[in-house]
Amino acid sequence: MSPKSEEQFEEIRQSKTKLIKATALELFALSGYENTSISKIAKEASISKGLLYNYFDSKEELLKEIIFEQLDLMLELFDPNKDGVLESDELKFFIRESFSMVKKNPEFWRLYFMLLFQPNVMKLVEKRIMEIAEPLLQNTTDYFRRQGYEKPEVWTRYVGALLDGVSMNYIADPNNFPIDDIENIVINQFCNTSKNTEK
Amino acid sequence: MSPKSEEQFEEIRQSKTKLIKATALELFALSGYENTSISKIAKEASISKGLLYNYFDSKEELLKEIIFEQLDLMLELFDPNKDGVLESDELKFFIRESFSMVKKNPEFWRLYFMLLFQPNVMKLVEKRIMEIAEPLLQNTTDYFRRQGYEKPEVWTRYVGALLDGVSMNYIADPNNFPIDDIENIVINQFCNTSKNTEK
Amino acid sequence: MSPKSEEQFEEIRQSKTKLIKATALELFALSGYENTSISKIAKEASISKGLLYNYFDSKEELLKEIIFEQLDLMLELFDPNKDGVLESDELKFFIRESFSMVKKNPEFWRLYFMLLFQPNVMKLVEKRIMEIAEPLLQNTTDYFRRQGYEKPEVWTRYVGALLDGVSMNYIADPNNFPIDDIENIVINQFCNTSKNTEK
Amino acid sequence: MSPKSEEQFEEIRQSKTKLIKATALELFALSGYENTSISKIAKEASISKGLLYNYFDSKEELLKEIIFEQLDLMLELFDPNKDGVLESDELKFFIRESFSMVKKNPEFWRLYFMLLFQPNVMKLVEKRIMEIAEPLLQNTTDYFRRQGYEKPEVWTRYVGALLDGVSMNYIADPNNFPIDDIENIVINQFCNTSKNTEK
DNA sequence: GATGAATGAGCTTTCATTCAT
DNA sequence: TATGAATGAAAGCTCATTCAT
Repeated sequence: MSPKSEEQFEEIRQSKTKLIKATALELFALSGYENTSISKIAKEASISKGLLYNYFDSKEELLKEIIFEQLDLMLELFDPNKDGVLESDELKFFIRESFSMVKKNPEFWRLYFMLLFQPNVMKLVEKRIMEIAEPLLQNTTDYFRRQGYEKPEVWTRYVGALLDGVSMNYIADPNNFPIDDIENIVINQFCNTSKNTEK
Repeated sequence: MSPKSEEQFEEIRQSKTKLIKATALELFALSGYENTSISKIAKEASISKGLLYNYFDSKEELLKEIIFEQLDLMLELFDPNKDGVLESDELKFFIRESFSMVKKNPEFWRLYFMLLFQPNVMKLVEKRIMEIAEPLLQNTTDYFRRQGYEKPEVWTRYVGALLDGVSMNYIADPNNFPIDDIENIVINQFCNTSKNTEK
Repeated sequence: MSPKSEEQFEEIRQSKTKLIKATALELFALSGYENTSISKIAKEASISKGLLYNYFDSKEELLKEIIFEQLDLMLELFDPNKDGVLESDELKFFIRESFSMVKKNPEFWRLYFMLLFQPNVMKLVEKRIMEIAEPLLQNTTDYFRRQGYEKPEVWTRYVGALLDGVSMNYIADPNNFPIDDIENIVINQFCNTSKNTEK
Repeated sequence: MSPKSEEQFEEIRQSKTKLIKATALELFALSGYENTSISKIAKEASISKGLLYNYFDSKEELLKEIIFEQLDLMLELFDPNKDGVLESDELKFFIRESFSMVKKNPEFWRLYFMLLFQPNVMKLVEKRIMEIAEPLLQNTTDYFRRQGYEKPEVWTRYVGALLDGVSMNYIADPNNFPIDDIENIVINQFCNTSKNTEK
């Protein structure tokens, strides 16, 4: 009965949604959430402001969808250790994956770190992040305990902070920061059961 | 009514300037630069908007002065290694000082990290930061070279990233993050000439 | 797919038009004309916005058609006194009909009163209303004159105002307003040739 | 210390507030609340939109203040029957005052009636209105009971509806509606203890 | 030095309407 | 007939900044 099929509409909707999210992420990452106006996003995406509001209820909702989409990808990625026991190979995998994510999608992570320090905004996504991070942190602590570390929970936070700091520095200066070298150092330091400390 | 002496005016000027900067820092750190209006700062400091503009040319100028003031304090602090050769004791001092600064003034560092990811804003202060960091980075690299590390410049960035990450995590969660334990680990790891690797 | 006959189309047209008008009336009465969007009407009627515009040229046109339809029904209803002489039974009939209309279709009358006070909107329908009301008013004045009232035209406006006020109050509070009691009082007061004044 | 005295500021504030409220009332009454934009009010009052928001938190707040101000005046006016017993002279006074109010400030009452039918808006002021009306209604019912009316509470609502209807018709057509004649009829009908029914 | 009334550009959001299919 | 993606003007509102006093 309808001359444009439901699939056609769905395709249009998907491609526009994707376009808007990509454009918004780019601009948010470039100038910050507050400094990026809806007008700018619409103009950059070559659509009208009104259309953007056909797809997203508000600017904040747009931000949330961008973040949740990425977090959900992470959730899938980090899920596999079903048994709850983290082996050194798995830790290595997670570390490599973390670096890989940042290298593949630095724009998102720039946005992520920007928001990390804006308390009001972060409240929105905090819960989802904890769902991802909590079990991983627990397993990592168990790993360090099994490896004979004293204060294993401190080492878990140490590694977390280290990964955050490396990501941050890579994002701030992707061309010069020696992320691959550092990745190897970290792997060697924490996932090497023979425990030679590299210098 | 009573004529004020030049010193009295100067005193007023200084105390008001200080008040405004302190209030602004607090609010910027709490809600972010964009979400903090001049009106709110003025109200919180119990002065008029007009007066604020007597002391600071613009909102951006106010931000810059807050940041530059803190950076200048850092510059003083990190200056002393005049000879340009960093000993392990000095590195230990710098690391301890870095942690100390964050613990003493988390509000500033929250603001700092917030801005770190807003390229346009950061351009404003980048130069000054480099003036501080550059020689220190150079000396640290030399230190690692002398200690026999391969790729000493990588290790310099590693330490920088580690300190950034630790600061970040402390700011995000000051009550639970075990910053003192981690401080000792870092010191032990990099400033201990006997080179026992702590676990 | 299957070709529809002209009658089928006509049937569809009529039922859709009716559906749209009924839905719009309900929403206009509930939230006001300005606060009811075309989107909401379309959604509530389970049709597309585009279809609505196939049937009505504009939102204003839709409003006008809703009002004119009802006014035309009134016109039919109040027409019968062809001879132009209003007897007390006929006045009684008109009064009872007036109350009946309000009780049967309070939504329409809520909308009607809402619009009554918006001059620009009312201009649109004023003429048609006058076509209905004018002869009735004239006849009522004659009726009062024959009944021996001084200033009969004043009493005509008095009765008009009374009916308006009663309708208004009923619409505002249909559950508590004693419309039937008041109806009897009014009838008794003006259509009773024996002139006992009820208390 | 401040070169413009507090009184000067206060005077400015008062006169601007008054100007804005008067302008807004005029436009609201002319075109309706929804059809009157803040821009239009500001332009008509020859001020900037921003200034309007210095004095009123929102468009809705502006509306409320206009209404509450008038309602408070009414509250004062209708308060005096402290003993709670309504004499026929007092009822006469109230009726005359009601008509007087409408004649003096038809714009406000046009706005009032407009809003009366917009449920969402009316919620805002309903409570305050009831505070005014409730005791008066109660006393009027007692009055009718003492006068020997059957169903006195019905007559109270009858009178209320009559006054509403008269006001409404006067507002809709102030030049032709014979409000003074009708006023006398109403007074004669309800406040005349000798009970001659005027025709 | 100090005040706060005043401005106006720009923000997010809504919505009647159009149009390709 | 029927769809809903798309538009753009205009709405309510915010806020850095100015200025007369």
